[in-house]
Amino acid sequence: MRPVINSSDSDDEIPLAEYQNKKIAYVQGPGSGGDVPVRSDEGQPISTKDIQPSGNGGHPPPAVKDEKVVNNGVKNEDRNAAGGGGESSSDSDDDVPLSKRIADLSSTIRVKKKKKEVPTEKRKAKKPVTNRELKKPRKSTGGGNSSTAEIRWTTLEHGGVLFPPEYVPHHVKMLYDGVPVDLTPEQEEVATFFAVMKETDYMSKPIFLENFWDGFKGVLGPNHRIQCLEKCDFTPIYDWHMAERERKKNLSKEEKLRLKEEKEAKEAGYKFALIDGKKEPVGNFRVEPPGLFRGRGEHPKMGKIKKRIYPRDITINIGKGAPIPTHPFPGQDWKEIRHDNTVTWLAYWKDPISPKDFKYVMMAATSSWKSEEDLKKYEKARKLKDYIEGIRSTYTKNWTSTDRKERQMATALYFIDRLALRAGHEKEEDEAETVGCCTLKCENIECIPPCTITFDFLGKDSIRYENSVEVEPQVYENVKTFLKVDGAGRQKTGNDQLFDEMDAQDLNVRLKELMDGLSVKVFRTYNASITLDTLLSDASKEETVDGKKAEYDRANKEVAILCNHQRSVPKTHSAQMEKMEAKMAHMQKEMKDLLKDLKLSKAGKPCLNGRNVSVDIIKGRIERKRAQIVKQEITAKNKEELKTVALGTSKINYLDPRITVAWCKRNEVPIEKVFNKSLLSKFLWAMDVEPSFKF
DNA sequence: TCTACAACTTAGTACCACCTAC
DNA sequence: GTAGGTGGTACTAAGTTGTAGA
Repeated sequence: MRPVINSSDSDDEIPLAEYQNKKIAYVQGPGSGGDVPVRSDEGQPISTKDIQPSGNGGHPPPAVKDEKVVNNGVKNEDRNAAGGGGESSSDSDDDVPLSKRIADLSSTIRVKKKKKEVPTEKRKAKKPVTNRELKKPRKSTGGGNSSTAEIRWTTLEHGGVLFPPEYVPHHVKMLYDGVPVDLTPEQEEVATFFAVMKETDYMSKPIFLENFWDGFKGVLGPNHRIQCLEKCDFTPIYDWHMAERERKKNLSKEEKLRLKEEKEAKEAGYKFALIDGKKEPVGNFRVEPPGLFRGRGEHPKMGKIKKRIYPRDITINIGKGAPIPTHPFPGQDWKEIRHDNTVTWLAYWKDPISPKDFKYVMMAATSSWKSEEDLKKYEKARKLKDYIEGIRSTYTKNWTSTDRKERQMATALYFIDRLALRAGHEKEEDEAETVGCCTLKCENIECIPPCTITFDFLGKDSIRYENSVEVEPQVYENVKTFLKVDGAGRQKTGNDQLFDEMDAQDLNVRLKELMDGLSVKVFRTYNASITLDTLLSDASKEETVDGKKAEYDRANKEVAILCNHQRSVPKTHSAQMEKMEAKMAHMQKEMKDLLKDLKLSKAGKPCLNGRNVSVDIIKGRIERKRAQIVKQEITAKNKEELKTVALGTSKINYLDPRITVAWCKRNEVPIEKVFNKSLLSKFLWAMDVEPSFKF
C-alpha cells in the first residue's frame, strides 16, 4: 500500500471568505497559450454559455515539464490564515458561521452512490419488470450512439451462430491420491478444462484454485471419491492434451489443408449477413466454448466454470420474414426470436460468469455499420478540437470554484484531458478492483512538493498506471485537499475515493453541456489523434521508406505511452536480446578487423586474410558494416523500448486513420507499410483523404 | 433523480500461419 | 528443410455510455 501524504501546509479546505470579493485574476490555462480571465468568486457550474467553439484548432496536451502557471491570486498562506476545513455550496451564505455551514453541508451534500452496498441478489429481488422481460425492444444506446431509437436496418438476414463441437471424451484418467479415477464425460470435461491450464500463472492463484474446486466439486457430486483438490493429479490429461497438440501440428500438409477447408465450409453460412440487401461481414459468430473463466488481474471469479451455451440460451435478432437460423440441437428452440431494427446485434446470450451481462454477436470491424461508427467517433473528436480551448479555460476557472463538487470535476477533467485517463465507474464486489480517474482512491495518489503528483493504480485489465507529473499549483492544492478530508470534513483514509463528491456520470452530464455528444472517452480519442497529427505534421526528415516507417512508429509509440497501452514482455524477449547482443559483439569484432585491414592496405601490405585488397574496397566494407551496426543498434533499442508497449491498440481504436493515410501520401510511404490487411479494410473509408488532411 | 440495464467500444493475450535466416 | 521469430487474427474480458423506468 502506498503512503498517503497528508501534508500539513495549506491543505485545509479553502474558506469561503477567500472567494468573496475577489477581483478577476488571470490564469494561464494548461497549454491554452493565453491568459484566461477567471473570476475567483465564481462557484456556479460550467454552463454551455461559457463554452463556444474557438474555431482555431486544438493542440496536444501540454508537455509535462513545460507548464508555467500564474496562480490565481489565492495564496496558500492566505488560505491557512483564514482557517479552513469547510466550504459552501453557494456564494450567498458567507455570513453563516462556518461550523453551521459545515453542518448544513453534511446534510445536503449528496452521498456518493454506493452500488456495492446493495448486493446483486438483493437488487435482483426488487428488480422491476424490464423491457427485456416484456420482450419490448429498447432504444439503441451505448458508446457513441445517438440518443434516440434510430432505425438501423430495414431487412436483416443471417445464419445465426456456430456452436462449438460437443465434448468428446478422451478417457484419459486423472489421478487422485496417486490412483486413477473414473470420471463421467461431464466430469472429465471439467477436469480437462483445468488440466490444460497447468502451465499458466492461474495455477498459482488461490482464488482460481478455490473457484475451480467449488465448480468441480459440484460436478463430481457430494459422495465422490475426489474430496480435495490437493490430492488431484491432472498430469495424465495434460500430457494427453500436449500429445494431441503435437499430433495436430505434425499432420501432413494435405491433411491440414483438408481440415482447413472443412472448417471454412462449416463457417461459410455464418460469415456474412444481408443488411438491407447488402452482404456484410459478421464478427464473432462462434458461440464461446465452455471452459474456465480467465479473468484478468485479481478477478474474484477466475477459475469458475463457464458452462456450455445452447440454442435455448440464445436470443436471435433477425428481420421479420427472414428465414430463422437453424441449429444442430434437435428438440431445442432458440430462447427468443426478435425483430429489433434499432440495434445492431445479431444474437446474444447471458454471460454464464456474470449473468447480469450479455454476450453479443455483432458485425465485423470491417462492416459498414462499424465503419460509419468509426467515422462518427473521429469526427466527434475533431469537433472537440474546436471546443477544447474553451473547455480548458472553463475547467481551469473551476479549480477555484467554491463548490467542492465543481472543483473536483474540474480537477478530474484536467487529469482526463492531460493524461488521457479513462472515466472510471463504480464497480461491483464481484469484479476486479480496478479504477479510473473518477474512482481513484487516495492511496493511488501522492503529492510531492512543490507541485508533483504521482499516480499508481490498476486500470482497465488490471494494467498498472504509474506516472509522475508536475501539475498546476491550483490542481496540486486541490488534490492535497481532496486527499485529506471529505465534503463533510471527515478525515480520509487510503481506501477512500479522491473525488468523493462526483462520479463519471456527473462528469459526462456536464460535458454534454459543454459540447453536444461529448463524453470522457472522447478526450482519449482526441488527445491520441491530435498527438499523432502534431508529431507527424512536419515533413519527414528520413530519406528511406524504412526510416519514415520508424518515424511513424515513434509517433505511434508516444500515443501508446500516453494511453498506457501495455503488453506483457514476450517470453522470448531476454533470449532474443542476448542473441542480438552476441550478434552486435560479432559485428564490432568484424569492424575492428576491417579497420586493421585498412591500416595494412594503406601501408601496401596484404590484409589479414593474406590478400591484397584496395583501400577503397575496404572503406566500402567499413561503411556497410557501420550501417549494419547502426541498424542493429536501432533494432535492439526499439525492441527493448517496445517490450512492454502495445502499438496496435491505439492504431485500431484511437488514431484517426486519415492522419496516417495523409501522412503516407505526403511522404510517399505505401499505406501497406503502416496498416496491415485488416486495418486496411477496417479503414477503407479513410483512404481517399487529401494529403493535406489535418485532424 | 437515481440506477440497472443494454449495447456498444476498447483491450490484452493466445495461437497459428507465414516468413526469414541459416 | 527447419527453427525461430513475427505479425495477424480470433477470442473474449473489461471497459464506457445513454436511457428506461421506478
